[in-house]
Amino acid sequence: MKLSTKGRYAVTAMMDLALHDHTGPVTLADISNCQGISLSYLEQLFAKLRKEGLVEGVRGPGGGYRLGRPASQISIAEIIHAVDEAIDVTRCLGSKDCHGGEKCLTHQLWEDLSHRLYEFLDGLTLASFISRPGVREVSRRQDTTASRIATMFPPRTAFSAMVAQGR
Amino acid sequence: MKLSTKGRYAVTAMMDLALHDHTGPVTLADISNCQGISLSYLEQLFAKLRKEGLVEGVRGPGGGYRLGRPASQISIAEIIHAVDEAIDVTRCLGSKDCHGGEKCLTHQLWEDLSHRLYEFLDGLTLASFISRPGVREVSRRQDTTASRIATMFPPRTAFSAMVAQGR
DNA sequence: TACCATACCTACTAATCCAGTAAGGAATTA
DNA sequence: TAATTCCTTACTGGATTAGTAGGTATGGTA
Repeated sequence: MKLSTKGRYAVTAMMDLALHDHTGPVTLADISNCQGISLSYLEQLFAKLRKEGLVEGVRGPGGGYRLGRPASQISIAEIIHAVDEAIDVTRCLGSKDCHGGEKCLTHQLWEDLSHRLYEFLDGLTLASFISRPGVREVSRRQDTTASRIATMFPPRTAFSAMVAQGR
Repeated sequence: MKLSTKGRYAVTAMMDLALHDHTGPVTLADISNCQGISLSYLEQLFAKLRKEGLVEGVRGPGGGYRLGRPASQISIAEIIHAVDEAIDVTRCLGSKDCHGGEKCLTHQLWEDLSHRLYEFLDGLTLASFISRPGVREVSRRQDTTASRIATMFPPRTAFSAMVAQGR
C-alpha cells in the first residue's frame, strides 16, 4: 500500500465521477479543468482504473467516463491500489535466512500494519464520502445550474468549457 | 499524509528499536545489516526522527539509538510524518474561485479522507505491534541468544558484526 | 593518553518515479 | 463527413529515492 499525489489525483477524480453519476458521463477535460490536472496525465491514470473495472469509458460526443460499479461498491483502497502499484515487499522470503529471524520479525510486523491499513481503506467507499451531510446539497446545486445551461448548450461539456475559460 | 518506501524504512527501524528497547541502544549498523538498508541512508532518516524527538542517540562505543519515548506513546502516524513530509495540499484556497465550488468540493472530500487516515494511523502505536502474541517470544529468544554470546564478546555490536559477516 | 566505535553532518550522484507534453488512432454521435 | 471523446504510445524535465563518500564530535576502554 503506497500513497502519493498520484493516488490523490485518482481518488478525487473518482469522487468527481461519483458526484455526477446520475448526470451521465464526465469527460476527462472536465476533470482536468476543474481540478487542475493535466489531461494526458489523467488519461494515463484512467487507463489503469479502466483496467481494474473501476470506470468505464463512453466514446464519442456526449461521452466520458462513469463509474464501473455503484459508488457503494468501490473502496478507496481499490482506487489507490489501481494507480499506486504496491510498495515492493522486502525480499526476505527465500533469500538468506533473514539473519536469524530478526528481519523476518520486523518484516512481519510491517505486513501486519500494511494489512490493517488496507482493511481500513477498504472499508471506506466512495459512497461513504458523497453521502455526508452537506455534500449532496452542493452537488445538486451545481448540477441544476449545469443542467439549466445545458438546455441551451447541449452537452455538459459546453458549460465546463465556459467555466474553464472564466466566463 | 504520504506513504512510501521511505516511511516503511522508518517504521520498521523504529519497530526494531522498540523490540530491543530493554537491551540498550541499537546501532544503525545493526539495522543496516539486519534490514538491508544502507547505513548513510539510515543516518539521514534518523536525523529527521531525532529532530522530532522520536529517538535519541547515544554516542561512543556501546552507543546507538533508543526510543525517545515509551513505545506506547509513539504512533505510526508520527513516524511517517517525520520522514515523509506531507503531500502538497491542493492550492485551492485563495487562488481563483475554484471554478464554481466544484474543485473545493472534491478537495474537501479529500481532506476528509486524509484526516480519517491520519487519525487511524495515529491510533496505532509501536507498542500495539510488539505486544501482539508471538512477537515477544521471538524477540526474547533472539535477545537471550544475543546476550549469551554478548557475555563473551561484550557489546551487542560484536554479535551483530559476526552475523553480518555470515559467521 | 591513545584508540576505537559510534553518532552526527554535508555534499555529491545514479537511478527511478512523477507529472506533463505531444501526437496520433479508434469509436461514436450528429 | 465532421466533431467529440476515449484510447494508446513515446518522449521529457524535474523531483525524489536511495546510496556513496568524506568528514567531525563524542564517549568508552585498554
